[in-house]
Amino acid sequence: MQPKVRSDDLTFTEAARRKQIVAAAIDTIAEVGYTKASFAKIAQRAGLSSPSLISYHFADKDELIGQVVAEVCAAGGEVVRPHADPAASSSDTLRAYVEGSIAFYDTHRRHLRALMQILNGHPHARERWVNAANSAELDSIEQLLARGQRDGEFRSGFAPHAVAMILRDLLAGALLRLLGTPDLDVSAYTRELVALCLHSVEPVS
Amino acid sequence: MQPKVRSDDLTFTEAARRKQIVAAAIDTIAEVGYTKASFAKIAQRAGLSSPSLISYHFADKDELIGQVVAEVCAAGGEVVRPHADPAASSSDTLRAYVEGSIAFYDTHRRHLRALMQILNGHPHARERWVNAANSAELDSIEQLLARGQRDGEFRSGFAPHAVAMILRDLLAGALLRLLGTPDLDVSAYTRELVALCLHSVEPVS
Amino acid sequence: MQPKVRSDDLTFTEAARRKQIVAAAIDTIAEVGYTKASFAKIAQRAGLSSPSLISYHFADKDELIGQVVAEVCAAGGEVVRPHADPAASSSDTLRAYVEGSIAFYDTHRRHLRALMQILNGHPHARERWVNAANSAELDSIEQLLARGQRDGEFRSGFAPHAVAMILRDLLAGALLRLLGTPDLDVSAYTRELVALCLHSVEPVS
Amino acid sequence: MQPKVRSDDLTFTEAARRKQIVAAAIDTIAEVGYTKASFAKIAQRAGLSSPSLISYHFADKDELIGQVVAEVCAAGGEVVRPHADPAASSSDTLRAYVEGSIAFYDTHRRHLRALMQILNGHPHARERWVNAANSAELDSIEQLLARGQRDGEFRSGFAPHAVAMILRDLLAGALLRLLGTPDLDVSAYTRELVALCLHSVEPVS
DNA sequence: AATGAATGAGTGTTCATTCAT
DNA sequence: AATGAATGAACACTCATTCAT
Repeated sequence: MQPKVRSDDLTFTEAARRKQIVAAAIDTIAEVGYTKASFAKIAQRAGLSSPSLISYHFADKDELIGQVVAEVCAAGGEVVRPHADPAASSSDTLRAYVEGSIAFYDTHRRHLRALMQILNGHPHARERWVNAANSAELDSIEQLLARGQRDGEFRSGFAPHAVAMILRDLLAGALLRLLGTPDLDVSAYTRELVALCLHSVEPVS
Repeated sequence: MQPKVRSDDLTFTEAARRKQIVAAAIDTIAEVGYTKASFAKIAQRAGLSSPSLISYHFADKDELIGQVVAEVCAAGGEVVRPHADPAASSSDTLRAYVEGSIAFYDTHRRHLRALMQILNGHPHARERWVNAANSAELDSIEQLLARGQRDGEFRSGFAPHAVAMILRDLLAGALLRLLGTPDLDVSAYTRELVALCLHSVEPVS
Repeated sequence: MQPKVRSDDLTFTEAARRKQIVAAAIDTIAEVGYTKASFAKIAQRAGLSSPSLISYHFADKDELIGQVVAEVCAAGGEVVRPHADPAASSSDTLRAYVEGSIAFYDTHRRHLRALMQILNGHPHARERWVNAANSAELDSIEQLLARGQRDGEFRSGFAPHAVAMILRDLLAGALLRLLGTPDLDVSAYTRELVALCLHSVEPVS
Repeated sequence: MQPKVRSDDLTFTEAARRKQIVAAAIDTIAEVGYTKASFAKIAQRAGLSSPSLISYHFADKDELIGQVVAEVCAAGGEVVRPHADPAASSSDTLRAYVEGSIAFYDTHRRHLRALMQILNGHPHARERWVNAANSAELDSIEQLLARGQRDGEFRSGFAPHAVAMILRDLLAGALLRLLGTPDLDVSAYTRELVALCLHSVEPVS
């Protein structure tokens, strides 16, 4: 509580310190999990002289974690979501979405591992920070599928909402795989994943 | 380290106590998460007089958690794995495997929530307790897929290993969905999921 | 939170430890004040090996403080309150009440110093622990004064409620004096105080 | 210890800043108590950019608190003390002293609440800052009482010193009452209080 | 004259574990 | 077989104060 009269504009050094701490927090959480990621460990990783320096820059642990989540979401913001380009075919949009997601997961494993740890360790993380984004993403997929059905590009025998969920869950499962299998052949995995997705929605013959 | 080092000669009461404690641990972990599931809370839920009773019956927390994982795996052991009945078609086997898995997840949410919490909270849970089982399951799927391809029942254009992983991950994602969506329409979800799986492997015709 | 399944019956040793800790808390609070009376200092004074032993025996600081207040109130319970003995004259009852209060303050300075520190340092102490007792005491005085007026023993020109408050406040002031003046001539003080009280309520003649 | 050691040559701005800080300290202490009145809270209330500004203007917390006490005492300096006007009767002087004190308490509750908090929270406040003033006040009362006795205006049966103390304590108790009872009927209370004081010292007739 | 950044001791509380009984 | 008592490290967080600028 010491500093901050809350001037919503941050000093240069302040901003830098916060970034540094958030980065160290991401690494620490990714490595030891949310609940074991104490200020002491984070401070040590950041090379700070004392854990209290974190308390100095963040109101409490929740604010720090919130920043971590924000950082991760910012990184994936534009990528992880089907881009509704009317010019592109639904198939291509779907393919781009799946490929983009996996690529993002692949290049941001540390971020996403931290995010998963937070989601599992923090009692209110989901409702507070990611539920909204998830719903939006789900809607985007559903609309994409519905469009594909309307255009006759996708088979009409499935319920867009249920399949959207399944596709989303498929990506969630893929993320788990990626995080748990450091030496995964990502391009092969992606290739088959895309093929599977497309096969599963395309007309039967 | 007062109690048994060997697990062979467990007293009857000893075995009963351990089961009781493991059950309480599952409930507690499912409810509050692995890291917040202290001996105190587990003992309270089990109606024990003191947390030290847990230390008395288990060498340390890791042994208890190991037993919890074992219990959960035992519950799902026979179910969660494609049953290679040579008489059945590959499609039907696959369908049975997927449906069986989801059904098991649905009826054992508490167990699986606990398991997920442990996998996410314990630094070495995966390598120590579940990697082997996962590999075995993965192999079963892969063999099923290969058989289907050999028999011409499945399209031949995919790599059995990669697709096996993806199917496995799809189920992992489904589990996450189930745990996070208490009021999910499970039968609709299952129906679409099975359809998607079959579509994705069947010949293009 | 560690122990206690809350069996409302205390072990012998448990009860002894709690008494010991409460006693050390009283001494510590009396000496350094409520807010500076940390578990560390209390534990040190009680000769405990660690502050956490206090947390082991009391749910939190509030429970400990509550016990301290209870102990002090128990000590003064019967004393500090006018005893409505119908056989005694109102004057004698009043005299006994005032003398008894002062005597109690005198012999329990440490307890009362601790109580005052708590009342001043704890945000909710008054409403939680002593308001009820205070009101009851005030009522007793008021009734005594009213009786004295009815019997013609006291002059009729005062409002019993207001004067009851003033008498109560007079004792509060006396307590402050006693606590602030270790070498006070208590018997002289008491003598004059009683005289003053009686003079102030007796008929003008 | 960067700033002034001497208090003679205070810059104009310096003096203004100190006043501002002292005022904020009074409000803060009155509201949250001495021990919880951190530099951070005081600085925030004063609209300062940083708690360190307080350290800059005051050697340490004690110096600030000393100034707070001085400010409060200055406010009540002339009021709270019987004014030995030889022309007035002792009764009237006494009445004026009591009425004036209560009136002052009533109109300066915030100041006096802060003062009480300090006296109760600071280990050496009394001896360091107020004992002298209290003794002086006590002497004044004692002399007034003695004069009244000499003049035959007061009954001769009491010890001026002891009764002076008691009157002083009565006012202390009244202050506590005032601070603890925001909606007290002050004029009724004062009326009875004055009556009680006069009755208690006047001749029995 | 002022300030943002930093510091390290201190706060109450939780924890898995030990040990004598 | 079981238990109440105890322990000390760890936790997030607050504090008055220092210091370079």
